[in-house]
Amino acid sequence: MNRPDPATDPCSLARGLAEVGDWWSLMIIREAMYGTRRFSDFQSHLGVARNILTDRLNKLVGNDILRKVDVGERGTRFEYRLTDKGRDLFVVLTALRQWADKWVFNDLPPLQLIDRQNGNPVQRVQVLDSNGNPIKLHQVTIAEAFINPQ
Amino acid sequence: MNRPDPATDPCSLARGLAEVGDWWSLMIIREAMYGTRRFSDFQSHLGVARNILTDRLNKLVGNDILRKVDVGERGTRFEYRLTDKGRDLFVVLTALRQWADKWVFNDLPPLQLIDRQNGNPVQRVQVLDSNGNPIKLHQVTIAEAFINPQ
DNA sequence: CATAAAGGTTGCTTTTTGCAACCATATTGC
DNA sequence: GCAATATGGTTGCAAAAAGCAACCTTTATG
Repeated sequence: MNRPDPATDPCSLARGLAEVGDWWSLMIIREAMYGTRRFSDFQSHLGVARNILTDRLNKLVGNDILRKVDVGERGTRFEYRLTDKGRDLFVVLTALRQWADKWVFNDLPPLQLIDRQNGNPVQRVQVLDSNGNPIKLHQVTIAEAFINPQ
Repeated sequence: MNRPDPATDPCSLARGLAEVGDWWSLMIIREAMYGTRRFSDFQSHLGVARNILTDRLNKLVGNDILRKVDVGERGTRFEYRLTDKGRDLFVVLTALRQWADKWVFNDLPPLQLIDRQNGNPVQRVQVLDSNGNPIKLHQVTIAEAFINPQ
């Protein structure tokens, strides 16, 4: 997690990756989305080394993806909770999950993401053009955004 | 990129991450989506160390995300091209790109993904429920998939 | 008052990166 | 036809990151 300087790279993807693009950060975010909030729970569920967990939690808090909340049981008990920014990664993780469902598990994943209300699986995430039609990689291009003067 | 054994973890997300969840792999895939195909072009565009590039390209080929094609200019000239599996990561990278557009660049990204046909930006990627309505993290749950006997 | 739990930190070892040099094959320039 | 250059690597070594176990501090708990 290194080359393009996160401070100067104009590519959003690179910037995004700089914040969440490593194994443990993403596993921590996944775990947080499952409801985990405590240091020791992240540690035992993920099996991550404690110093690495400390490091990643601090970075995620620093990037405003998690918030460290003192759940003051009269002192030092903390929770790490997703911020709106963190929760908004849901679509990213869902897209990756669905990709692996399809390509790694051949559409027969052991676990499935379902709507609590009716038990139905969610739809596959797609990229849509401005008319709402699915659009493919070769149909898009990357362009400098128009910057409004002032 | 280490803990949950990729061979046994039932979580698609973990399996997906095991294949593409590291900085260089993702940057290589991004670069491939921009049209880069040659070893030396990946190297110069990304600034990645050559041994690391070799390693990642081999892993991506091993995971069927890239295909190594001998573009036999009478010998040793190769191209690394996205497979369908690799191309299908478009939605994942787009979701992450849009996340960073919003949260890192505050909706004013320097670069934008646009539809070649009409120059319009693509829509924001969303998770939709079975009725086509946007669904949020707290509205879903993860469940063991029903496995059909036989 | 001793024991344990939560949330870390520290020191050390192992693994992974990054960097530069080197190498083989094939083409190009003269 | 021979030197120079490009492509696509490999190798060796140094630096950085990760993993592991032990330790520490503050609050509960028995």
